[in-house]
Amino acid sequence: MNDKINMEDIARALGISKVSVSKALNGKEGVSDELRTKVKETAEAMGYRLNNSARSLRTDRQFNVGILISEKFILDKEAYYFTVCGEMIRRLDELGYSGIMEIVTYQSEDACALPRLYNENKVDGIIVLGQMHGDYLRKIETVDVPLVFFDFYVNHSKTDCVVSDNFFSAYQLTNRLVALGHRSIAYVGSIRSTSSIQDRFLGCYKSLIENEIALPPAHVIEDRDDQGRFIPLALPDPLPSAFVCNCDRVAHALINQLKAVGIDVPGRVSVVGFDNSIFSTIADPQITTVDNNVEEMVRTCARIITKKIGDPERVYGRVMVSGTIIDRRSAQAVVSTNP
Amino acid sequence: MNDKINMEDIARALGISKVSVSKALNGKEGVSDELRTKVKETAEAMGYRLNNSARSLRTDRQFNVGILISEKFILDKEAYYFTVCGEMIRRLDELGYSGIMEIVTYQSEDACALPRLYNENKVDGIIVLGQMHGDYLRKIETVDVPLVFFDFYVNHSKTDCVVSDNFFSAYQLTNRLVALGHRSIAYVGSIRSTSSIQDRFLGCYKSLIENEIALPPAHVIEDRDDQGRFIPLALPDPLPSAFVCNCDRVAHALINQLKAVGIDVPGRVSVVGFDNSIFSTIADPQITTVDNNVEEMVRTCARIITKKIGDPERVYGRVMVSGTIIDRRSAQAVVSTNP
DNA sequence: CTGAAAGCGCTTACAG
DNA sequence: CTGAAAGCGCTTACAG
Repeated sequence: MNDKINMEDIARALGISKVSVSKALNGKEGVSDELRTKVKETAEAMGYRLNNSARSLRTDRQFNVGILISEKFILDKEAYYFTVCGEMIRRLDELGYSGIMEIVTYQSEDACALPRLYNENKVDGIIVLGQMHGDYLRKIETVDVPLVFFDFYVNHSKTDCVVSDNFFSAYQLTNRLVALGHRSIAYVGSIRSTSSIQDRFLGCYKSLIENEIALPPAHVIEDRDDQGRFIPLALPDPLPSAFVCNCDRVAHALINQLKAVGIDVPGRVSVVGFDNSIFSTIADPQITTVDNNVEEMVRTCARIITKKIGDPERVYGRVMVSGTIIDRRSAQAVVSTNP
Repeated sequence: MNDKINMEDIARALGISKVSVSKALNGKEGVSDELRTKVKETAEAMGYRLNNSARSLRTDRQFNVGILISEKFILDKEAYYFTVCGEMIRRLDELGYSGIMEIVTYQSEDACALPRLYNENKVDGIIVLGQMHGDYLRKIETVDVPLVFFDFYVNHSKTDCVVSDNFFSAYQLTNRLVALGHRSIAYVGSIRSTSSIQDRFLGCYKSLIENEIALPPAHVIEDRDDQGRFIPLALPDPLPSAFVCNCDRVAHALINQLKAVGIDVPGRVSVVGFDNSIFSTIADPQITTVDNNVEEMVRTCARIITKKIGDPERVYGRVMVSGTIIDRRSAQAVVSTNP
């Protein structure tokens, strides 16, 4: 636009130099309060807008953060990571950054192709939302801007990440069942499938060990195949009095499966889930679950990436955010076996 | 980074000028095929990445499109516009643009404050996702970059927009109910709240008029307050035999409200919704609804904004995308009133 | 087909 | 407290 005005225009209008304008507008030292105020007012009045490209070219800072989401997470219409991404962008905004999301297509992920926003130097840092192929992650770790993984971690990788404290949450959730009198507890989830499922299992197992509760093999129940597709659940016989499910979705499916064979939940069997997702509230009974405090995770992640942009040497490691147990009706005190 | 390489470096390595490098890399004329190939190979080998800021400063084009979402649409965890935004970003990417989403806070919307991505000249064009305050929209129409409204329009405004053909879809949906024998039909939605709600109402009303079905005032039911927050629904007495809801979410709430007072859906009352959202499938019974063909709307919108960036004089007006009725179990033939 | 020069709008040393 | 000068990495118009 030819009528776009720049710092030079403001300087001319005020009879000063553009250096002073720059300092005044950016809160830098070296300009009197009086002049600063006048510059700001004039800028406002003239409708001045910062040229971010010019600043970026000079400072090598874009004030943009890239957010990567694998296409595989968004097949689903109500993709969870879109919501997370929205939250993230809002938090980044509060810290003075714009968020630029990019979908990593299957093709790019397979080819380990770096995202456009990196190839075109549009961002000062990158957040990866959700686990991706190991090869792709190894490639993305070669970027020369700060990087944070969100909601997953990679063994042996030094990249900072923000994850929910699955282990501890599962431990507490299982303790809750024990406190309710349960002594026969099964875990539902394919423990080699993802780090979350595995960590939640281990937290559950810790509680069982501490409480001297046996865990027969039949009490670890597969819920999905190699491709991550859900499979029918093999219910142990005899039934345990409680199930710890690795996610609400499976807890919901389990409740329906139990109800279908006439088993009352929570009357005869208690079921708890994870994630506080929509499945926990559409189930009947509503499911006692763990809220992962995604908001807190997002806030933490936004803070970390911006700090790292300011000081790339900073290392945060694996940052854990605690979950909160949400008590609902699907878990109750164990019923006496002697009526 | 001090080891970041630029066009000059490539030029030096090849013993040519950076002008030729620029032309070769950008597919511009004035360089032999042979040299072009060599330049591209060298750039690749040296790990060259375009400095978008430098290009932008020179060309006044960022290859970024801003996407604005009002905070009021995202209170909800499963916010629909996040999904749309994700789709939009993917389409923009195919066209060579990055999408930068920005949440417009209540505060900014009230204050009619232009978004950061515009104030800092980060984008070549702006898409507004979903209706916002009239004052805010009037303000946003003053921007000096191409602008497209998505999923709503403003009366008397000349801004291009992409909308679903709400009027016609609602008309067809209501016709469907009439064909099922319904003669007492209510509409659920605050008709002054958004243009979608209003147009869906009018389409519904057109069908009622054509079929000589009366619409008493109690048959137009408010579902949200001035702030867009949902409110309890005032059910008419006597009940109509069918409800046309302005969205699945409200249809879902209505079904639950009806069930809570012992009214069978669809046995006694039919309910239809709009949007084919998750609420239409988690409801019991699943909801007959309209799929707005959001994917097509998004594709169209991405195409329009990028075309307009290339040629700001282009005018598209109100672009309508047709919806498709999805038949499910919540709407059935009216039951005989004489048992 | 190739390249020297100018300039986009800032910010950062530096000098006064 | 204030400003003149240099330069970030590109692209464009122009000259050869």
